[in-house]
Amino acid sequence: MLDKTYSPKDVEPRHYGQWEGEGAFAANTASNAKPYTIMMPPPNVTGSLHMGHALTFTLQDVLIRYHRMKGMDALWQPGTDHAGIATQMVVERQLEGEGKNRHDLGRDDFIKRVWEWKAESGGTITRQLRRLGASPDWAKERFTMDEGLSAAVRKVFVDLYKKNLIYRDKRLVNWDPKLHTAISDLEVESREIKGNMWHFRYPIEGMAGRYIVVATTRPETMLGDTAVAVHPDDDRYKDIVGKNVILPIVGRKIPIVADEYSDPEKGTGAVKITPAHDFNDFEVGKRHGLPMINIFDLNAHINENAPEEYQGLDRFEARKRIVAKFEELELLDKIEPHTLMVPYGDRSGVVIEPWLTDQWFVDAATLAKPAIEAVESGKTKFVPKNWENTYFDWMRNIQPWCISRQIWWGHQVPAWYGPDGKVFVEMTEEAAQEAAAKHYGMAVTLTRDNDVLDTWFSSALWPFSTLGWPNETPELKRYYPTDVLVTGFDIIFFWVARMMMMGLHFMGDVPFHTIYIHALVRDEKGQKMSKSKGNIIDPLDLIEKFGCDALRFTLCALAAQGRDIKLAESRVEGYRNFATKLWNASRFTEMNECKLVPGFDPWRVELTLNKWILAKTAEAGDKVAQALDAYRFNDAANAAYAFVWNGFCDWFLEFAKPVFNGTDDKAKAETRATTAWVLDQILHLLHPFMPFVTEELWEKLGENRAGRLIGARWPSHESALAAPEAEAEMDWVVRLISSIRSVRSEMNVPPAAKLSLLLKGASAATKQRLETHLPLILTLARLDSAEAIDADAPKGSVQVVVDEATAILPLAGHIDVAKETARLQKEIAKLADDIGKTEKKLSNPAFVEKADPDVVAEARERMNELAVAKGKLSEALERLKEM
RNA sequence: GGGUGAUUAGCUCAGCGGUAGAGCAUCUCGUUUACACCGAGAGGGCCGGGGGUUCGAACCCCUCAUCACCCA
Repeated sequence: MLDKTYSPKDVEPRHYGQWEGEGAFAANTASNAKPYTIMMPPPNVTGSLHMGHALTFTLQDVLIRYHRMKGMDALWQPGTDHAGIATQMVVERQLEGEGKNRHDLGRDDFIKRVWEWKAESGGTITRQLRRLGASPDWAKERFTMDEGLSAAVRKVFVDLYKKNLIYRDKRLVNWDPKLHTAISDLEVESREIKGNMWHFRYPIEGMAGRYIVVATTRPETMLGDTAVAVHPDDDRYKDIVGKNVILPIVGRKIPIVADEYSDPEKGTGAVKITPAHDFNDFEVGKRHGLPMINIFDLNAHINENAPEEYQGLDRFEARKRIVAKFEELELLDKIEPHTLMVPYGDRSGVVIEPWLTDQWFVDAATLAKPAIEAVESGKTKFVPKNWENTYFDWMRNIQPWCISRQIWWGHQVPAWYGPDGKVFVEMTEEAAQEAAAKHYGMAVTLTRDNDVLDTWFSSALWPFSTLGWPNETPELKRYYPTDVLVTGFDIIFFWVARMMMMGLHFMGDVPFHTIYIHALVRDEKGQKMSKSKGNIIDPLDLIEKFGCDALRFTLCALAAQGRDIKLAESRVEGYRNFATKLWNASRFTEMNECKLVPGFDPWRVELTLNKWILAKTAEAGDKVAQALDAYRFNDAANAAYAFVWNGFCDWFLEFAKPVFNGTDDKAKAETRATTAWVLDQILHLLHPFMPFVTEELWEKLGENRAGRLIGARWPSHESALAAPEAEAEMDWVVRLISSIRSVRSEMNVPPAAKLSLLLKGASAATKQRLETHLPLILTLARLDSAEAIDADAPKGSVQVVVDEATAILPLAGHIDVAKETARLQKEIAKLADDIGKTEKKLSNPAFVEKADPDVVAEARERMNELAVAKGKLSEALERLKEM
């Protein structure tokens, strides 16, 4: 016997342990089944489960469980990434606690410390994934710093280098002055800051008293100015283009150049050009062959290229001094408040400095071409489709990808330098030595490049490196390309685009056919969850409180395409109630001895009631499957919810009660068997969403089952169980009962009062239905009798129209004439309104002529039905007046 | 400044050419032995404004407004 209440806390860990122990999550490379593969976006090894994870991994798990149940060889490939900067920061903080820094340890010992940290604390996120019920093939778990994946990284680097798709260059990069490393454009976050626009007067050489006014948001960079630019068509400055200005403070002579970058509408129309410290100025500088003067060191302090009195100053201190100096020199024209976007490092939180350094770059533009084509041609599809635009926009304007980082934790660049600086890029040091020996004609000492690669460089290889590439493993052959990538839009650039590029280049095929982009989870007010706002909802708290199934079901039910998810705890509570409902319904079937009958054949069922619920079950299964096939998780969850709660519990089980309590043993047996079978189907349908409660019920309700629900087959009956006649019949019963209940409630008839029903004007078929389902109708409508009559309604009765018939409830004594009159008048008015609308439509010749004939016929039919109903209600009203 | 999306019941959202829907919340009733984490019933909407296309628009097109996000 099932316990009175369902307790997720006891059940969930037990089933998870059993599934994992039995290998229920494992793919089977040797099987004949069609493979179905999802690459899990590897969470950071430093990470812990947040709501975004909970959503993405729930959706992936639903897909994997569903396809596994469909008999496919499902591989959900798990793993974590080494999160270069984040992880290094964690370990450095640890060292800081010991009063040390990484330089005290040295590179090798520091790396050792990171591995130690990983062994101890790196498993948090994967443990939490288990708590969420995720079912990836844990035996295949990978880490981006694993030996195999590292070899893949080296091979990719070497291959791309040798094809000139990776190169070393001196360019402006986003420099993080706190972390002392370059970071990629994507790791820079623009924040709107209220600052100033400073207008400086630069004196023009040889034109005493004449100045050109330039506006800047960053006064300190003037120390590195190498030109002033004006628009070529700007008449104000035509006469001075080609002349020089004398850069104040510095005293350098710099030219006034004409360049379209300068916007005549903005500010004074003249801009200072600092090619070494601004991306736009860098381009201008290149066009005009300007010198690039770097004025910052790696801390963004002023360096030796600036006048001595400013050297060593922090950039913000330098700004103050420079502005003060301009004022002193009477060259400060004005200061205007100005709102601007300032780049911040997303890890360090400090202002990022465009800085000129030597870095490694990937020629992303070349690699992007096939990746763009693959989406254009539909080889890879985005769901929802509109994300393709985001992808195209970025890919078509893609910049060289800076992949080197000046940190220690990560894949060290496989490049070695000879004594003269000549670079040798090879898989191993030995190979580099060999190449160097060949080049120099003798053995030389090589120095390895200190930089490591961007973490995303290794994650870009994830779809094939995890499968064993560059080795030609059976897994690689079988599971690549994968089926679907499930991820948030925030990493389309970081990760999706780069996997597309690398996959196409190294595997010659797209890494996945479908990219499902889901929404962001926000709080109930629609705000992004963040630590600083303190509005974070911890998924583990919700699991603790309501059970994992409830959280999973909530996330699915809210995961509508193209819309963010606003999560309120009350929703989770509601779906916890749903799990409880399922549990209680199961208890009810158990108490009524509804046992699965071996060999039960749903096609042979005789009772209308049973035919009806079987047809509804098949319909619900199809709806759920179709919705999942279209990545419409909310539709799938809602279809299952509505069927189970409204269809099965509210109606079918209520209908079954009179049968179970009745005396017809044959009907009882068939209904019990049907009930058990339908509930079993329900457990299948809900399993991808609510794996725990369904597995528990499957175990408790079945006897001697082979296997477990996780490995059971997804039901597929399609139209085989369709029973339109049974559905029409039962739908009528539902309508009749609902009408009676409604009228009872409106007339304030006490629930305990049993009434007699008279059905006037019923067709032969309806009379038959009434007789067939009499016990149900009596019980659920709380009647003590019901019969068809031909005579008029007795005085003092309430009447309600159900299809062609009028249901009459003699209520003398109970009835409030005024109230009943009002009710009928309201009904009639509503019908009259509908009739008016339909009539108008039908009397329009253009409608009858041009509209689809089916639509016209439908309107006519509706018109008749409305008119009949109105007639009956008017009659009822007349009779009421006679009283 | 460019782009994308949103605007439908008090709230959160489905619906995306042919009779306006769900969940939650609200109100009324209920000790019917599965379930009060429940049951029955009810109320509640110029589908953001304005134009247009169409026999017909919440839905398609244009425009305006407001909000959100992404990219400069």
